Amino acid sequence: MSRLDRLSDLEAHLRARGETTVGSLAAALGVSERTVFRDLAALRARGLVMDADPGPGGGVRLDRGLSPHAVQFTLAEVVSLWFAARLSQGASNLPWSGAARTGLAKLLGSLARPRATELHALCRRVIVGPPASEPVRAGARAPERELLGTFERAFSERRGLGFHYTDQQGRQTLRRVEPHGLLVEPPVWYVLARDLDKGEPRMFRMDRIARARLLPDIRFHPDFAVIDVQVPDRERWRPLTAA
Amino acid sequence: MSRLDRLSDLEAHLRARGETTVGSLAAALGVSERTVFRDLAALRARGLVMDADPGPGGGVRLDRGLSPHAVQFTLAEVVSLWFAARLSQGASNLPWSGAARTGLAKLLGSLARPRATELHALCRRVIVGPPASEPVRAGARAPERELLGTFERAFSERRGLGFHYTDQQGRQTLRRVEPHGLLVEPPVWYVLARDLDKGEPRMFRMDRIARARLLPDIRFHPDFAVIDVQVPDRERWRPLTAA
DNA sequence: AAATCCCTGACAGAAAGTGTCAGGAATGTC
DNA sequence: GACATTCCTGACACTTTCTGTCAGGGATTT
Repeated sequence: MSRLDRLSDLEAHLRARGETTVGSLAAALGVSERTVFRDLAALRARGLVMDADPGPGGGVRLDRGLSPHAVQFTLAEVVSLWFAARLSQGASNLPWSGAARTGLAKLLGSLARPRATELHALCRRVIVGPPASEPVRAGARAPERELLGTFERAFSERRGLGFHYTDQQGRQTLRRVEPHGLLVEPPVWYVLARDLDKGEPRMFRMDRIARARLLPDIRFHPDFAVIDVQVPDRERWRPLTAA
Repeated sequence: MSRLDRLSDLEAHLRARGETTVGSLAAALGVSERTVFRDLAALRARGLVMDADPGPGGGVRLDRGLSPHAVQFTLAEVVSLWFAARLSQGASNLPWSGAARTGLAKLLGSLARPRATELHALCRRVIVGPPASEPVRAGARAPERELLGTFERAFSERRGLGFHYTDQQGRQTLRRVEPHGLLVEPPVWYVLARDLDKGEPRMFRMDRIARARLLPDIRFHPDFAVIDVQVPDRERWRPLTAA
């Protein structure tokens, strides 16, 4: 019997019986008491809550009801957590980064299938780069939540976007784009997109975008390839290609 | 990462993504493909049903709905997520920060009551400051996970700590401290603690600490006050006081 | 005081896990 | 048909982890 099986067996024993001593558990599982203690520690590390009373009449008891009620997260919540972990992982090497990864994986797994794939696609479209340089950073504002929600919808529904853009020279133009991803160089945000009128991939700074709205008549290919880079090279960024 | 953790991580990955190749899973988990196959076999043995298609475009896919599923986070996972959100919130203004807060609240809510308070206490002991200055940053390493685990235990069990410390002049001394909190100035970590022999509060850089272990005979007052600052002023840091 | 029970540390031998290499079978592409 | 891709298994040396034993501490009840 492998350790893995024994652990679930131990958990089953704890759930079944109200309270037992480590000695009886050891006998039931066919291992030494020391090993049972180690296994109990492993179960505790995995989140099981249990009380343990010393002395005669004491024993180990699983705290039922404190066990996992499923948590339902909204899409935005998962995105934000995912994003925070990703960002902080890039910014500094965190000690708990391994746990962050597994936690995020669980977070993704907790979502229902269609939302999970949707979210996964969205996550892979957000690229976190190094912080922006000082001159760029100056005067930049964080993107409005509303604007970001529009992009979110454009991604998940695969629809085109129209907006007013003010370029570096202050010229204002009307753009129609196919949004492919977001690039974050804190605190500056860029939209990676294909300009539908010029037919070329472009980067748009989000704080220069105004009045964004979905284009009802333009839809992308249902499953085109997705960017798969960690830290982008701004010169060599390549647009998505339809599958 | 133990095999146990990796298996649940693998399961979460399978639940999150629709279909993946063994190669990408191996990369995500940091192990060889052979090991992934072994882990997949273990999950199948535990009752998970999955389809596997050979050939280009193929992959492994979990047959959902065939196994009970509850999201259960470990303490370390919640800490890391909380911490990541906190850190990234301080570093740059995130667009989804509101959602991050509510998501974290749910995360905390998913934990059992006693663990939630324990976690809350632990979280409040970690202070995230501005990044370290260049001279300090140079040569600093991130703290080992093992060392951090020792501090985690010292906090939650309220026990004293002993370690070897190398100060700025290179002198090595043996210290006995009462750890009060952690200060993070990425990527440098400090331990805020009271030196039990000198009777004064001190800051210890974590990369200069070696051979840390719990002092079995020293325990703190069961509920002493907790630091409650966001960004510390290094000059005016005050030690915890017993309640 | 004594007994019972939970819990931890240390250590050596035992067991399991892991990567590398080799190879087989099914599927899709050119 | 040749080739690439992908799932999957076996074998073997090497490494890591696990396990039992021993020792001891602390809490609780009798």
